[in-house]
Amino acid sequence: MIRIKDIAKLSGVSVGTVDRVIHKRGKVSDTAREKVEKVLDEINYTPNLLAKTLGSNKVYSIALLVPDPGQDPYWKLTMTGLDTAKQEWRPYHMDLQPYFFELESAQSFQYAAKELMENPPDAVVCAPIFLNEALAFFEQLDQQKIPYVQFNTMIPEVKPLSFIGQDAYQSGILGASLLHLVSKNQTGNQAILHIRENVQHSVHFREKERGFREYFRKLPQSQTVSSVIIEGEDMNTFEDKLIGAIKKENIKGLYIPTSSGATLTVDVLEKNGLGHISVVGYDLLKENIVLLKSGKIDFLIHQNPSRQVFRGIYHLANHLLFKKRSPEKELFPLEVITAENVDSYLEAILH
Amino acid sequence: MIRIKDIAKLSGVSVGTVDRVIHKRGKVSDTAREKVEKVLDEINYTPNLLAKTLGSNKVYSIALLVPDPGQDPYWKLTMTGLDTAKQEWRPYHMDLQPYFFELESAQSFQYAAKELMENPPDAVVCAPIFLNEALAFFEQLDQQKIPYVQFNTMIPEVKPLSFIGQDAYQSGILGASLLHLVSKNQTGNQAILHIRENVQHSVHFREKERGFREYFRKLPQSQTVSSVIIEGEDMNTFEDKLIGAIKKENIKGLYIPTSSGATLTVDVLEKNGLGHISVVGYDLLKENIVLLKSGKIDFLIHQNPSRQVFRGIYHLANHLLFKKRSPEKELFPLEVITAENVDSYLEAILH
DNA sequence: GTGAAAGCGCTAACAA
DNA sequence: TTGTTAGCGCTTTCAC
Repeated sequence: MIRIKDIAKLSGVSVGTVDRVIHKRGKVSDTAREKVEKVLDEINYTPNLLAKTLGSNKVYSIALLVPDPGQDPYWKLTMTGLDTAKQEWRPYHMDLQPYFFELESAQSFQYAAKELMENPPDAVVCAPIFLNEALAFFEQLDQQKIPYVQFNTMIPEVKPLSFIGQDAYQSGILGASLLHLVSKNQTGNQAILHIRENVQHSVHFREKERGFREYFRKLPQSQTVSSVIIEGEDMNTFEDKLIGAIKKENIKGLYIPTSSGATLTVDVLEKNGLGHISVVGYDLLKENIVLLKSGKIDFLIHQNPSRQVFRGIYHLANHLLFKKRSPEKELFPLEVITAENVDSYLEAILH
Repeated sequence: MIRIKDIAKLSGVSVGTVDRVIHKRGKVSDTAREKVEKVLDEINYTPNLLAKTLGSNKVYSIALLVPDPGQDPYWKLTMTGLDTAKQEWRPYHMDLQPYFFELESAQSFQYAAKELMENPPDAVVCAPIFLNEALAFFEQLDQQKIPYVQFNTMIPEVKPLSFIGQDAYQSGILGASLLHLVSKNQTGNQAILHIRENVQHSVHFREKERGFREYFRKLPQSQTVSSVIIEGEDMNTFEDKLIGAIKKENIKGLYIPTSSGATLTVDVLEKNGLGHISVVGYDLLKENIVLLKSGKIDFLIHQNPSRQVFRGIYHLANHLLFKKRSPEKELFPLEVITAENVDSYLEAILH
């Protein structure tokens, strides 16, 4: 193993100078630089990262900006990722601090972002639910040269260190194919169900819908897809609207892109004797798991939110600590969950 | 952050003594020990792992004992895991060395194991394909107190630091359910296809079969499952046997638990105009991916061999370096791959 | 048994 | 612009 000391000796300068050349810091004469660079070219120097972090003796902080886990079961899952990351990075004295905002309030996003910036962290992991507010926040981070990772929702306007999430379009295609498969024997139409998505960043859901429709459009016997949109909060309205649409459009299969939508929907279906309608939902929420096991949901697609934050932290920590390069995008696999493999996912350590 | 130095000062001894107490090494007087332990009880000391590894300046070596990746596409996948692990652990000067044996020769396993032990590593990751030979090897490791992880195949007789793999029984159930789903519209029977499995550790395959049969037995209208066993090497015999069985038993769906079996099978099916038969296979082999995309295989179940070795190394490295405890078992999720999500798996970084 | 001190490879402050 | 040196927190050796 070659050390800085060795390079110094080989090039006839001191360790200080070698350090300066390697990290382009301070002033170095051209002659000295050339000597060092020559040696560097010939050998294959890899710095000892342990010594590096130990020597600089710094505590890094990474802040998380995510929806309040207490308000939504999907976002609650992200906390597992945070906890795991905390454990994993403890030896490096990495300080991980979450900041929460309300899922339905853009203002609370701003507020949380402001609080976060009161003592600026070294890096940020953020779920940019509110487009405009997120853009403003990211701009602020850019200005202060604070690196950040965006996850869950893809905002193409910014260039974070890394985006982490899934291909929403392809996710829609997958959902469509599963629904198609499972409802082959029934006659009727397919529908996509939008439940109170307006508040959340909609590109994500629009992409899912596009994929979903595309799949059925491309089928040998092209099918049309209905779209049921439920905006209000009122459960009665919800039921009326849903049942009305099902009857009117003769719907045999429902694709529900919001994690918590499936439970609401299945309740209504059961109540109205429409249990035969196929359902594809998202994510391993407790309620979804129960419904999957009892056959009331046919498939779930796993977005793995806990791993999304885990990997976000991973990339930032590697960036800060080890100057490692992160991929621009880390797209997660689109995981298909059935009654038969759901337990294997629950047992699995954050994977 | 509390340091050993602080503890020394608090308990009125030297850092050397504190070190001895913490690691139970060397001789310490009872009075000194008590003083240190008292302080240790009161504060919450977490050692700085960077300093620890840097200070001890040791290079750990982990050996891999796996089937020759050149001989089998499934095992080739494990090499990705090794490469990723190599990168990940480079800062810790972890030396990762693979040893290969032939998939069809128990003797070569012994030979490779012997070679491996010629300069004993600090830990071992092993795929115990050959039961007896593996047992002997593990015993040797136990004697020399070399920790090891077993992956892919579960041998219950030994207690490694960790077992990594999947629940084979449940995997069979999953395979059955997928086959059932996809062949619902056809009439006929289901079959499990054993291709030259005899050489590999068979518990694994037996468990898969048990799960597969169990699923169909438990169905409301219980179905029987045929079993086609092909032992020889000869492709002609293979074809005759397979086609014979399909015709005789009126088979509509085939479950093929060996990764490379699906390709052979689909070739024969196509050639004989039996493309309508449903197929569920295993793993993301190149050939399987092509067949999946073209609809000739309906589902693949992913065993994620690359991640299996990656995690094996992960546990051992943590054990050696940081004295972290590993789970006795790390069961991987049973991942369902379809034509629609296969690309998302290929793009995904080792996940 | 115990303490003092010299490393591990790097960073950063300081002196020249 | 350079070289020297004192850390970082721990391990390990050596003298007492």
